[in-house]
Amino acid sequence: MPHLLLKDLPRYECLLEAAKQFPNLDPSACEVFLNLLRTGDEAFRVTDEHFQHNGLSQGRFTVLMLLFDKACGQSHSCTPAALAERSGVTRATMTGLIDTLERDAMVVRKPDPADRRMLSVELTPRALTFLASILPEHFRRINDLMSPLSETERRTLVRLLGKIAVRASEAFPATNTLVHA
Amino acid sequence: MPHLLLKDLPRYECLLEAAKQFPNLDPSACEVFLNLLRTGDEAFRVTDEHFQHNGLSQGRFTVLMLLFDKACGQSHSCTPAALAERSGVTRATMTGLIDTLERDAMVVRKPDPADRRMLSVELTPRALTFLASILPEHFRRINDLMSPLSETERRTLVRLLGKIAVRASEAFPATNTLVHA
DNA sequence: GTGAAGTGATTAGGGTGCTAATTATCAGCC
DNA sequence: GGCTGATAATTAGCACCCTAATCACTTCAC
Repeated sequence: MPHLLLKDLPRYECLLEAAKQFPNLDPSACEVFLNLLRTGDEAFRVTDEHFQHNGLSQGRFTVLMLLFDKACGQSHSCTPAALAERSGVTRATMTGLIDTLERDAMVVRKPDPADRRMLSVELTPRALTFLASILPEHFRRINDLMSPLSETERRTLVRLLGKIAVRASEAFPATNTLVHA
Repeated sequence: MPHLLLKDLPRYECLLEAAKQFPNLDPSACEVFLNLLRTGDEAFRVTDEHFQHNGLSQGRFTVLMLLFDKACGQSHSCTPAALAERSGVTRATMTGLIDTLERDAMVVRKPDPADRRMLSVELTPRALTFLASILPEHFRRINDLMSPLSETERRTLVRLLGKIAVRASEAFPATNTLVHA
């Protein structure tokens, strides 16, 4: 489920042409922007295809990985609210994700003995086996995708992407952040 | 509607730690991958927020821009199938997008006189006015987002992203491409 | 205690994407 | 002419994401 985008990016000459009509249009900025969205979508597609073959979605995978981290670490409990907060979706969306994961016997909801409003979500043994079976191919795909880049190029790319990400969060702060108090 | 992702990327030390458990995990490749998806999502969000304030979505915007190009260029006709092909969605999805755009008086469906299976989709005058009113802010946001990057850095970023995109299409060709004979 | 406010999870309803199946039309071959 | 297969668009049904409203429970003030 990639973001809908132009399949073929406009050529640079077309951007220059369009700039005549729109004085605000900076061709080099647009070119970076379009390439960033396109390549991000392609990277997403590479792993998402693998997920789909195994009945997963990016959302389901993210939830499983968050729970997997918990299971390997110290804390064994995770509430739907915490999962939603850490994966960047609303609680309502998390309810739906947990619904389908529970239906597929990947997670279980357990009531919190201390506070009856809360639940604890845990991975099933089936989920652990499942993750162990798909993660090697997942990492293989990422390595393959990045194989054209040298270590130096990787550092450069992370640095330049970071500049954009910082600018995005400063000039256009996310609005869906729940304000606590 | 960003791709669901970790809100906070794992630190590099965590990737190193995880690599002990999964021999296939290349920390630098994962780091680039995660930053690419995260930054791509942030960039998407910056423009999508603006769209949402004006009752648009990325998909609706892409369709309008494709039709706008047509309207400015020579050919004035565009079938749903052609729009779907060029924007990378299925025809069924395009039917839905055109449905809502037509409901909002942004486009009109016109029957093809030669082939009664086909339709031609055209922008309304209202859509042209609307696009002229939102595009300046759209480009302003893109320029602002890319303002931390020098021209040299922009060229570097486009080149590195291109390497990944090429690798993605070679090693993991898209499957939803409709094969025409 | 008891009522008010706050918090956790869910439900209701909408938008957008997908695949698969359907309907209408065209084109070719007997 | 009429059957067969291809093609255009749509519909049906599912998943996932959102916002807003709702329900259950806790906590705090009085």
